[in-house]
Amino acid sequence: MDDRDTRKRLLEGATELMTARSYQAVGVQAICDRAGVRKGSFYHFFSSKQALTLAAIDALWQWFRDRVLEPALAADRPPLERIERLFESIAEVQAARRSPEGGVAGCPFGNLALEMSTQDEAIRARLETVFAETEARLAATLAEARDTGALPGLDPAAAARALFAYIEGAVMLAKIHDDPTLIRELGRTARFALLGREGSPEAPAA
Amino acid sequence: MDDRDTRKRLLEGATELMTARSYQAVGVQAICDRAGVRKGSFYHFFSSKQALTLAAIDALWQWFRDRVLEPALAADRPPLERIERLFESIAEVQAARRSPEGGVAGCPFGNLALEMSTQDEAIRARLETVFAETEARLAATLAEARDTGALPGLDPAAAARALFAYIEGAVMLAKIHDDPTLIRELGRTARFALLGREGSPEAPAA
DNA sequence: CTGGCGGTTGACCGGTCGGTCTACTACCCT
DNA sequence: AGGGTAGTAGACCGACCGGTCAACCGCCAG
Repeated sequence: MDDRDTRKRLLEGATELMTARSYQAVGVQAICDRAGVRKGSFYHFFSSKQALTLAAIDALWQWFRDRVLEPALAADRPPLERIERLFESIAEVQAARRSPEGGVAGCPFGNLALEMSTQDEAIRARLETVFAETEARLAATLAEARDTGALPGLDPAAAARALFAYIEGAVMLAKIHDDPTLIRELGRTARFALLGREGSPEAPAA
Repeated sequence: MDDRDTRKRLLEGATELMTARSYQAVGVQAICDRAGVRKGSFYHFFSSKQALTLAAIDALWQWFRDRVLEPALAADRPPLERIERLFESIAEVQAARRSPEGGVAGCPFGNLALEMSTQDEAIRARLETVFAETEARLAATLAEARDTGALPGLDPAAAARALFAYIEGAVMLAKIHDDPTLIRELGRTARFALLGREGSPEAPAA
């Protein structure tokens, strides 16, 4: 049927399932079914559900970094436009992943973080490093914005943390309102927020 | 032992347990144990775990509105200071609720939203109205800020949505880094973000 | 031809899940 | 005094949970 190796099928299926539902809502059996594999094989490759999850986090982070984060922040435009492009890319991913049942899935890392970080220290710690790396990447772009004069006097690390919080919040709102376009709209508002009054949303004519 | 009525004990215990762990990690049995009650009583008051959860959302929202949101946004200070005070209040609540095992619990509504909104439409819808009411309250304060000249030309609804996303993101970061003080720090950065360059974090002397 | 071994199978484990049911108690209304 | 009813108790349900295990298969190296 599907001749990617079993390990990869397990990893990808688990990622899809957990993103669409949640960690605890997806059983080992369901992951095996999706991969067309018996439970014994699961435990041949992974010592536990937690171990598979840690591996899935690593694989997904690699994908996100290489296929979403880096392309959006690529240096072919001014720094602040790259950040706006990142919101657009995330909105596209969320719109594409949207399923008839369940709607907008949200950020897999954020979902897992809120669900599991008080219950599973290993998962929490892994997600913390993913978040830190993302923040660092954002900080680099913001530093460039400062150095090219777009955001004079900015502390890139503090601003990156704030921007990252804002992005996760935006994806959360998209999930709860089941509307991926919110992310793009909030990206435009961020332009205002980060940049000061430029690009500020106009008050409706009244 | 505890002569508040059973229904209230069930509600409050469930809220505490679910906030500290997660919806799916807390069983009906655990909720009954915490309330010192047998399962039969649980199902006398609530038709299902979902029904109890909906009631708990309502009760918690009422508490949060009356004891955190309204006091923080009370009109005894200029609008923008009230918003900074809101970050501080939330940071305090998170610090107080922090438990040895598990650490910062995060926003109960946000936690539940990310965990359950693709799996339980009734819960999603209830949380959506809570989020909308919170946004509306923020919008009122931001409108006042605009009208008093602190944020001229602002669209309060759009800005409130952005601010709300930012707050939820800040609480998420506090949870994943297990550090409630992050919320206060991000509140100060928000001052910068919302207000333009004023209060902007200084670049470290270099 | 014969081991060894990566990979797979499917039955099986104790425990917990959300939820049901019947019986019983305690109190209020008449 | 009698009857209804709100509340409680506790045994019970089938389904599923994460995880284990012994047996087996086919391939490749010796």
